[in-house]
Amino acid sequence: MQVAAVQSALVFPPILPVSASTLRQEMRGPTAIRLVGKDEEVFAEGEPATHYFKVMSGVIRTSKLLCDGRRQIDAFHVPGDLFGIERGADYRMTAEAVGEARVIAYRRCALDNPATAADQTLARDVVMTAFVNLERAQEHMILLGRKSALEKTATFLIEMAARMDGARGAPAATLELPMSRADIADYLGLTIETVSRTLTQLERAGVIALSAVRRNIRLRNRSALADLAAAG
Amino acid sequence: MQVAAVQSALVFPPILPVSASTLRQEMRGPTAIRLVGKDEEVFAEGEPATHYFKVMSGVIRTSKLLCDGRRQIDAFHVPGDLFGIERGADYRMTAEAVGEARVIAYRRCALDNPATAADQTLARDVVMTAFVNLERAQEHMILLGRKSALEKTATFLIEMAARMDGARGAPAATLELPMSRADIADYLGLTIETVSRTLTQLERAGVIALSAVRRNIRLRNRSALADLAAAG
DNA sequence: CGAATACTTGATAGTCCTCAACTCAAGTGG
DNA sequence: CCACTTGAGTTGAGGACTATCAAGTATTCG
Repeated sequence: MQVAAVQSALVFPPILPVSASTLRQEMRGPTAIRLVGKDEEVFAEGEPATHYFKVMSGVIRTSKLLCDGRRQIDAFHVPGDLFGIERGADYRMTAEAVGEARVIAYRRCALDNPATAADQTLARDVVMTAFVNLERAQEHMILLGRKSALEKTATFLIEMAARMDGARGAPAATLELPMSRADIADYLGLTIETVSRTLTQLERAGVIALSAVRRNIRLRNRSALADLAAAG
Repeated sequence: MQVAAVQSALVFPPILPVSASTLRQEMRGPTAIRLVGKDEEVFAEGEPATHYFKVMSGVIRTSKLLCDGRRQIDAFHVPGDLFGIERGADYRMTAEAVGEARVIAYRRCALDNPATAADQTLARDVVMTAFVNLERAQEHMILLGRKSALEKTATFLIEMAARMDGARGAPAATLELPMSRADIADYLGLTIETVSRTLTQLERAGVIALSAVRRNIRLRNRSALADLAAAG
């Protein structure tokens, strides 16, 4: 197994430039940039939902827990994504940084009262985010309910690759996953062992190549991967 | 096994009264009431999303299919619920009537352009529906990804009972399910055999009672059922 | 360089699916 | 009104897939 060529690798996710307008908002008062360490919480399930957030760099995972500790990861949020948007009084998910991350916090009143929102565009983004999240959740339900471990894993790789391509503009040779096998497992409704075995299986089939750096995965045959993903 | 007392049974779902204002909307032109027969489509995945709908009576299921026919039911919509709301050009789900149903159709422009919407309240309902659907989808993901067949089934019964109670105001003795075992299975990510076995198991445990009319289920011990549902 | 962590691999078990037969309820036609 | 048909639901046996438990290996970080 050869080490993936570093120069052709796409970093996942890209750093979002902090624009002048974003900075202006930050300084205006209602918003603030926050640094979040690896595995650190942005907010926890059940807490009062006072703010919502935008990812500036890094990746945020939102998840729910059952009382006995079983976890389901709802989504991974990459730079540009909003998260922590709630209809009710409290957060219904926990949000944590997958690695080091920067997020920008927005006071919630901006959502409740669009007329007084500092930025009308932001209010629109909030509604748009809800719709996009709903679409993703619906797509994820069929994965969780009806796909096999192989199909889940293939779908995951395709999905992550697509997000990387979208951020950079062109297909990349190597996928640099920001999250651990445990995160992947809890996202796909599997165990870490099954994720590991399935990736090995995909490597043996020549579809992917696992590098020495375990979170780097080279996609050797995207169309084969897409076939395995069990499309709608 | 005794037959459930009919007089104490709650019909699921209740008929929503057609209010004067609703009728006025209908006659105004942009909307129209439509009768949908059992298992008949309201719209299909991939069709242009020209309208969205409100359930007046009966139950509508929205679902997605994989290419090989595996199905995942996203949600059951009861009277008062909106469905068929899309961000993009096409429906991403198929909507069918579980039994006989009546739905009211709204032209989509009302959503795209809230300023020209006949009813501003409706535009707000549309956004609210998206948020509620997102919350339900997130709750459903942990069920699909992390719960056992027993926990899934118990959760389903509790959920359906809660919706019935909400519609009538008080807890009912008997749950009259409008959907088949196949629908339940495709909603929970199980097979019909597993659903059937699990219900039998719950009956043997004295938690529920299955009547001769198979879709009527009497809840004998709601707290036991809630315990089995594996709460957050 | 060593310890801790992340990941992989193996053996085994359990849950749920598949295939098949059977029961039951409801609807049909004589 | 009843036998027949049909579809829905139940039950059983066996098997496949994934989880669990347990090492073992590799990588990362101090």
